[in-house]
Amino acid sequence: MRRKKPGTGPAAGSGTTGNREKILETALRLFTTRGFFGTPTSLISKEAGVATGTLFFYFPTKEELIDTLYRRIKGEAAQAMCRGIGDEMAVKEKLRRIGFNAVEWGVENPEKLTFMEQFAHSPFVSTSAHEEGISHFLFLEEIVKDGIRDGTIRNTDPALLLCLMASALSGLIGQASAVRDPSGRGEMIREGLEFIFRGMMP
Amino acid sequence: MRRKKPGTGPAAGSGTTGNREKILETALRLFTTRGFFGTPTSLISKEAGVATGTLFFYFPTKEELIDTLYRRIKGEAAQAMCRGIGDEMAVKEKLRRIGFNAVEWGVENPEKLTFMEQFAHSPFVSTSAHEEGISHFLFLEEIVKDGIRDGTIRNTDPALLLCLMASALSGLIGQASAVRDPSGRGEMIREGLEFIFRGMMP
Amino acid sequence: MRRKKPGTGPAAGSGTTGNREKILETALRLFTTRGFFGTPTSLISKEAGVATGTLFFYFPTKEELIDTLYRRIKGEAAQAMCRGIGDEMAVKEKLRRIGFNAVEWGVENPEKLTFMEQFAHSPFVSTSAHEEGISHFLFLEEIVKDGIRDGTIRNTDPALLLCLMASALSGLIGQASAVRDPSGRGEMIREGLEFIFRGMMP
Amino acid sequence: MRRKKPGTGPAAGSGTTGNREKILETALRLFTTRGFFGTPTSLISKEAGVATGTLFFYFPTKEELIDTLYRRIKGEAAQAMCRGIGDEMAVKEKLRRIGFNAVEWGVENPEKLTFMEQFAHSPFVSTSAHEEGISHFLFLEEIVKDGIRDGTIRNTDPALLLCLMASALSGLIGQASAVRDPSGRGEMIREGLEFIFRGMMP
DNA sequence: GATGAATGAGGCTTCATTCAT
DNA sequence: GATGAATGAAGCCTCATTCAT
Repeated sequence: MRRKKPGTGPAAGSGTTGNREKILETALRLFTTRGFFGTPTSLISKEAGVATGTLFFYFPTKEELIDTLYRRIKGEAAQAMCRGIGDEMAVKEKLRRIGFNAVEWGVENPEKLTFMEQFAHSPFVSTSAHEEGISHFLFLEEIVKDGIRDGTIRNTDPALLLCLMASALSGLIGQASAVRDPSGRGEMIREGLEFIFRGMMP
Repeated sequence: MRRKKPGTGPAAGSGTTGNREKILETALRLFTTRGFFGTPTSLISKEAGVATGTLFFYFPTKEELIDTLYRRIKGEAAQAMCRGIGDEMAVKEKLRRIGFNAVEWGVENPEKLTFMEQFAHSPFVSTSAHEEGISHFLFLEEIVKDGIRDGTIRNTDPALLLCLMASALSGLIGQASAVRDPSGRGEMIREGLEFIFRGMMP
Repeated sequence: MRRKKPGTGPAAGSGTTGNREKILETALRLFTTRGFFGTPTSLISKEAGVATGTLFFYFPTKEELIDTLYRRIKGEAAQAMCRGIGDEMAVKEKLRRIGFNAVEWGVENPEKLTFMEQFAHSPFVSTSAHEEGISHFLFLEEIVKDGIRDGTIRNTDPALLLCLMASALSGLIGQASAVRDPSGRGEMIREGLEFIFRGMMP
Repeated sequence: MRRKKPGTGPAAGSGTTGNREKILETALRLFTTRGFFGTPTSLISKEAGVATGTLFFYFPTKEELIDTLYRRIKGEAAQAMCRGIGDEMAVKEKLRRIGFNAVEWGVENPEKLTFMEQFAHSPFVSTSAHEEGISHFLFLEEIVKDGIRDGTIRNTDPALLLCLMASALSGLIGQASAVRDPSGRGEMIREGLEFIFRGMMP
């Protein structure tokens, strides 16, 4: 019934742009500010500067889009936390480093952090993506267990300890992000980590 | 002569006015499981066993409904935390009591807790409701300040301390809820609170 | 995010109209002229004079709409074919009557006939609707078997006979409908039925 | 320096130009199974193993593609029906031969038959293609007229006779195709043609 | 107070078609 | 000739809200 017309072809000046990336960046920003259902795909494509169809060319579903984002960010976060960790380091040292890494990454990537927290238990993210995400953080449990074995950490359920540490870190990042003055922020981070380590030690 | 018969009047056995409450209960359950955009008002009214129009009679807007829920639950939570607190008690004692109260309430009201956490920063809840919610917890800051003054608590930014405590409590509740055995759960709660108090003490 | 507005309520002068019926009528007309995919639900509702949402209030799916139509028309057709048939009649008489009934109904309900033919093997109509439709015509097989038993009909696979009869009738209706002059049409019908009965007799 | 590499040129082992044919074959299969609107051009090109653009190189429009298919198949069918017909043959003999040819072709080319029936009255096929298709079958009318003149065929409207014959043949093919056993099928075909010829004779 | 049919903007997704490479 | 990313109108369906009864 329709009679010719659609498909204007590649946008006039579209050059060699990374449309896929533009979409992911835009989606991250919008999802964190407005939530999953709060951000229409049409808004994402508009703000990314592409046509509606383009979004669905790269991500067949809105869910697929958020999934990709989730996997990517979770992996990035895990990698950031490991920075500078060596096998030879003492447990205490490792934890301190991880704590700093976590806070630093969180403060510098507030959108990504919010995204992770917001969709950590979300049904919009596929189970497989969730599992993949969790797997990246399994190494933490090993460290805690090592700590308990060598007496650096109070003998307690490692899962509980990890969970308390994670929640406290998340709270700390939130507070620290609100402080714009670098030295003040540094001080706050030190205090926050102190809180956490005292809680874990014997 | 008329063919249709809309408005059959009050449902036969509808009591006198459980409707408002039924709607609130149902909304709580659905909002926590499916999110704000994920739960149509039509679903709420259906599951509550009332007509679509009835919901809008009590709550002119979906936002108004969630607002009411938020205010009510936040107030309830604050009240629960204060249970058994007396002016004469020592700061340490107060905090211990508050901690227990919080965990107990959270474990026993998982839906309400989830709701609070989920909509704590949500744009669907009005600013005024958020402010009202916060006001209920201001008394905590006073207690922490008292503790710092009398040396019970390490001298640190009270806001940070409060935030760390809150996040850790939230994490603890999550873990504790997963334990079905009462004595195991009790042990876990004790350990979790220990973590928090060690973190705060000098 | 949206802030009030939708739902103008029942259309000002909508009286007590049978919207459901209007939708079904319109859908029949459009489906036969333009096919299933060729008729947007938006067109149906527009031509029926209702809002898009109204259509989906009565028929949750486009498929459900066509299904309802199919069941209804198939039943109507079956009933029309039986008109005036009595148990005491001879097979020959029954068949003649059925033939006339079929052609008459087909000529007078061209849209419904087209619809039936068009969607007889269509995947858009549910299997259950197809089965229901077939069940209405099972009585024909009995008549043919009776005819074979008593020698009125040539001893041949009844299914084949039925199928040939049905196809020929369908062709006949098509030709007859094109003739506007009643007596010419009558003559044609008589000839067409003659064709069919000669083919079946021993 | 460029990042993307669209248009990799002819696929490595793509022969010289089976593409046009591959597209036609695939389109036939898909159109008959899924209908016109039910088969996206993207699916056709994918299943044919060519790029989306390639399809539009050969057929500027989806309509043009179906048109080509229609003309080709209709011509093929007409040719098949004439096989073995000679001017010297008697009308009766000609008709018998045509009947056999038709059934044989239909049974052996179910997809093409379905296609023809499905799009015989379809608006997606251009009027000119329809006219061309009809013209191929005009010779049939002559044969029937000859038969009426020489008394082989009952004196009846030739158009009606043709139409009845065509519909019955179509029904017969459907039934016969369902029979897998060759001798059983042969028997059925004989009976079906018998039905048709009895109907036509004086 | 209660009902539920009616509304229509808006959401997600599909798809014929184009064109730079 | 061939490729496939890009386009955007259009399709199906959802849902907050209204109002006559």
